[in-house]
Amino acid sequence: MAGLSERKQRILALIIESYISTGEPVGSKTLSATMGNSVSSATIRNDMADLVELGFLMQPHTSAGRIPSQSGYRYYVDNLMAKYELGTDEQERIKTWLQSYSGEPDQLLEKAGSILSELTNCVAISSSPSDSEATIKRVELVPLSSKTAMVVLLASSGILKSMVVRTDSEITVEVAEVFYNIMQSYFLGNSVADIDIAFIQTLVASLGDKVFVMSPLLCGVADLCTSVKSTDLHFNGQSNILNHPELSIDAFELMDFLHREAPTKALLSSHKKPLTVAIGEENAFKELRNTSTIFSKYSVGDKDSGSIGIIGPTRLDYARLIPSIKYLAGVIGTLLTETLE
Amino acid sequence: MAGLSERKQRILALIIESYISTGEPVGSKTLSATMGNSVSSATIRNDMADLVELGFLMQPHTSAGRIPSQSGYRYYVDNLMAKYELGTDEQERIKTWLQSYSGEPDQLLEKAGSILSELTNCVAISSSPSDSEATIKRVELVPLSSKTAMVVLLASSGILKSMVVRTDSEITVEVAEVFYNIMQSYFLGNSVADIDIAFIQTLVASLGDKVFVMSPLLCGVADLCTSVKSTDLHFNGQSNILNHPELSIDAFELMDFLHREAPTKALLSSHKKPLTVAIGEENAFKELRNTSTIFSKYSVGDKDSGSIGIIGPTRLDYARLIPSIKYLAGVIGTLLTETLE
DNA sequence: CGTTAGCACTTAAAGCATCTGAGTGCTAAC
DNA sequence: GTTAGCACTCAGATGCTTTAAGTGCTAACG
Repeated sequence: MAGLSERKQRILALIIESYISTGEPVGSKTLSATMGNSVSSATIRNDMADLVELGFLMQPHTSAGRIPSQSGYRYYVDNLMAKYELGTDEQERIKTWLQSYSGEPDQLLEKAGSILSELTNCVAISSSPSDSEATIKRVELVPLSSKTAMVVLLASSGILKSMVVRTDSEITVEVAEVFYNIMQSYFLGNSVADIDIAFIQTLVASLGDKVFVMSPLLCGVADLCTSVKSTDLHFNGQSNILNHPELSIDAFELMDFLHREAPTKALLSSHKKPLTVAIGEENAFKELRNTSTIFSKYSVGDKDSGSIGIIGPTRLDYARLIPSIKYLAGVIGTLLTETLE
Repeated sequence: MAGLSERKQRILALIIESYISTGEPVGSKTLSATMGNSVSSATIRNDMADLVELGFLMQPHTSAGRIPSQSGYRYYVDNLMAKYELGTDEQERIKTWLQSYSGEPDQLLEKAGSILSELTNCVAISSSPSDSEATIKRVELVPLSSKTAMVVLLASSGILKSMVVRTDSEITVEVAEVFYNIMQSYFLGNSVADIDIAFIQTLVASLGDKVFVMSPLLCGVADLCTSVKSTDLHFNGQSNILNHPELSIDAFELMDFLHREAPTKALLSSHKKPLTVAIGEENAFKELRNTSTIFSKYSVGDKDSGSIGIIGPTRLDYARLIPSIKYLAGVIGTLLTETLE
């Protein structure tokens, strides 16, 4: 990998940085000038030709300058790019923006996403905290009317979910008692992953005439367990897709892809490293072949919990954005952890 | 308004319908053919010229056919368009799609919006039920841990909201008792509109040393009252903006407008009639001047509660879409009312 | 009188040739 | 290994012509 001479590295970095900021192909003459004419344009042309040979640069056509290829970006991100540190002022700005957060994780992510999309001019996507290994910490039944009640579930991961349940017969004090007993014996302390419809069905079978009241309630609890495992997505700045000519060519395809949600969820939960940068074809989904994605996990407590990041053109200011996203994910993790008593 | 001869009306209707389905300007010769050559193209040309004079038609340029103007569409919607009735099969399809709804209004609207956007190829927008005249029917405090609790508020309109509240000191049984007493005396039965921060502050002042525990709890209740009054928006099929050339020209502006939410909320709640069709410039917001909007209110119980509808190009199949949206809003209202015991 | 045929006129869009300029690759000299 | 010099390439801009769709107007028709 280190087969590149000092000068070629410098040339590659300068081309990428110039192209990132202007979007225009870079020619040998211009480049020679920005390097203070320390090397002639002819020399640079030779080096450029080699870099094309190596696959780091491309030319849109013979008489245009060079633009980075996807592996060019990759080499840049891995080897050349300055490891930028966020200025303390920018850190402060992000922190204070997020500080005003009320306790609802979704609200925090919505805000973080909106900051991120404005900061990056890209589509920001985040997934709400989820934890399939969570156990059931607490279940409450809040009667609302004679035949409706709210079921509240608190998971060990701090995730709280609730829903309204309707039953066909009255929810008496006795019913509530039976409900709490069932919770105590079969639910509390168990993993949310173990509670599914099959489990509920075997359970319900032994309830005799209470079946019709209890069944909806227990199904409700099962639904909540499912939703603790699953992640919700937040999108921000979708209109930014149209800001980037590279993306707006098949903007429809891309937006459609994002809104299908299932693959997007997979995208957010699939990446293994704390921070993943996927450039162009490196993305698992073919709809993203023209994009770069940067996603960072955030942790609640000491467990990875969700992700936040961006989808943008391959022409991204990686050096600036990667630290920003990393920092943002850190703040989110801290804030969510604080809430978890 | 009836100044149009039978034939001119027919010509106008045919031009509009042809343009709606093909998007191409309509010429006199083609039109004469579709009318079975019962009138010659020259005659149609004369009538067309009159219709341009009257402002119902436009020509993109001299040598092109005619396209409907905004007032042409308006005349069509008001006078010419066949009052289409939804086929029972389509009605059934919509109903069964929505039937599988669990009891959460947001989920229902999300589903309805996705149906609508697919049905219309437009952006579907809906607002969740809200009622600023609602009164507080019930408030519950669900302790979660020593210092956190969930506050649940049920409004007379059937809207249920909840949130998690953190306090600095322990939420004891005694605290809960005080809380319920305060609810009983100052909150239950009152209008959600009356509960605001100022009210909470005067109330809190008289609480002595309980201030620090109660204040967050009461503020939570006030927040919930606010959220009962306010509406949430649901968007579906946003990528459809890019399906319509007329819209995609300033797609960015439009998407940006929609995501600003405040004006969009105003749009959804401002229309007075049960079903409103606004064509082009008829829209209150300048960002919508190139669009047509069709929105229908739905009622929960016997009160108008929220709206659902679409934003699309002015070239919309009004005859088909208006009944669909009307029907969909009806089903939503019915389903939501059923849930309200 | 309304309707129709005929024809000259208009115009956007497509096709085509030309020109321009940025940038290259190669060769030969340093 | 580096550089100057120069012929070459090609996208994009410019301007011209052609094409085809559709019009408006006039004069004739029933």
